Amino acid sequence: MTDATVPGVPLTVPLYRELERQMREALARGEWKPGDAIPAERRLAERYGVSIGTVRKAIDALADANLVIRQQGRGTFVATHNRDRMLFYFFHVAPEGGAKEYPVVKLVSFARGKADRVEAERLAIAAADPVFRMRNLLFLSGEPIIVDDLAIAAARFPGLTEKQFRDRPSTIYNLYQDAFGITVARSSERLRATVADAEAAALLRLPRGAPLLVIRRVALGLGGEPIEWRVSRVNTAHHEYFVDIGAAT
Amino acid sequence: MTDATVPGVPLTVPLYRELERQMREALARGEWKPGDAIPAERRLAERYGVSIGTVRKAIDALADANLVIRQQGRGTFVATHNRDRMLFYFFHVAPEGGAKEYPVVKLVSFARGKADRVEAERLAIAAADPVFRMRNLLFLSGEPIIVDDLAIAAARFPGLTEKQFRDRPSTIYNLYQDAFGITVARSSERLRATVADAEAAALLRLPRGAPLLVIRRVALGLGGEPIEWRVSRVNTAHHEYFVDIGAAT
DNA sequence: AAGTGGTCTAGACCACCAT
DNA sequence: TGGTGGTCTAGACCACTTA
Repeated sequence: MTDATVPGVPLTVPLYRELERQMREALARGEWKPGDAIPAERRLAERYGVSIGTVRKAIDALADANLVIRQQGRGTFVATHNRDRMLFYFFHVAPEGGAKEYPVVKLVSFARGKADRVEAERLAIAAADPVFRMRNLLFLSGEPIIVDDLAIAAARFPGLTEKQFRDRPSTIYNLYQDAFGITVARSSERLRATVADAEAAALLRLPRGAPLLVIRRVALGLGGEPIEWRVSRVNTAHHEYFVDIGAAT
Repeated sequence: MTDATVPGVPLTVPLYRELERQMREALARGEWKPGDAIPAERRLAERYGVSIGTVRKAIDALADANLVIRQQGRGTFVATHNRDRMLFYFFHVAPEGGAKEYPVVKLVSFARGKADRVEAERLAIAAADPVFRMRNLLFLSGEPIIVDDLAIAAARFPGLTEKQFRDRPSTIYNLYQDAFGITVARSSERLRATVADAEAAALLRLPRGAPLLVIRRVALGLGGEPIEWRVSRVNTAHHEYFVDIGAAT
């Protein structure tokens, strides 16, 4: 590998980037918890011995990454996994030409097991490490549209019970956050087309062999560590997966 | 509809936003052309009678939207549709678990016709207005993986010929930009699963009825006006469509 | 050495929210 | 009224590129 230097890109780390890194760590450590206000910009400037402008650039980056939310006159708050946020950032299926809609989630199965090869790799754990596996059926406008199979490392979610999952008041990511202090910060998705197997066909009330959109997703935490591995199968007969590129203001 | 005010969100338009808007217009007008350097920050500050910090915030926004590219020590340049940019921003298919790769594009057909209902709606033109239609076959690692059907309004591309399309030295978007001064700034994509019809099956060397990923894309210009309507059908047997959400730094 | 963008500062003032 | 984030300024200095 050549150690090429990209023209116009410096090598030193600016102060505001270092400050951003420290604040990310404070978030990952749980020093500032979801819903909390972080210290005022003037106080942070004092604490770190930098100017307010530098603090603002660091917070700007955190706000761009949706880790904190600024509110003029009130403060800057650590982002929480509420429904709207989930719908906006992590749920990309909508009716053909229609508006987003929050899915009704029905738990189909819940089990503890040993990680297979793929799960272990995606969750960065050892093969045969304990995992929880859940299957959910998601309804849009009353119709079953999506089958979600998800796996999480049992070690990250000590004491998780089926009841917790079934009775959760808000989204699944909200449960991770409230009950286990785990925040999903980003995700990486891969999509393919496939055909319905017998199980999926039955759940989605489709003929076997009907085309399905498959979404494989790894959800990552504040430090980039994998939290959840999810395989979604979507009936796209009347729904679409949408993605906007380069959208702005 | 209630005219709800969102807490913590002011109503006035800041100077740097207004400046950003003016600069976007200058780009859309072609006052600064792709590849050109825009005036130095200090000069822009003088011209508009604002401070450098304000100019920088405006340019920051344009750089975030990938409309300009900053290079320390050299200047700030209007973005061009080169291969790398295209690959990075507008091409989202890669081999399973592998690295991105630039597709080899083969023109299958080129024709002039009248816009059907869908084309007219997507391109924001009247039904039966003249359009150019192209079909391309895209190869990855020597295999035909994607069939692209695209439509553009003939009025926007006066004098476009099949030869131009066939002999273009770089990407299709680069042709739009160089020969017609049209820049694609963003795109909106909708994905579904379907099965191969006879035509697609033959081109992709698949059995009829094989599952295909369908991508419907509208490419938008600097002013948000629709430029191109494209339907891509992808054989995802060994390839994937990828999307990262909330990725940073 | 001259010119460019990048960082960082110090502070004034504004807009908004809670009390 | 006091505290918060948002805007805007003016300037020093640094990092990088080009000639």
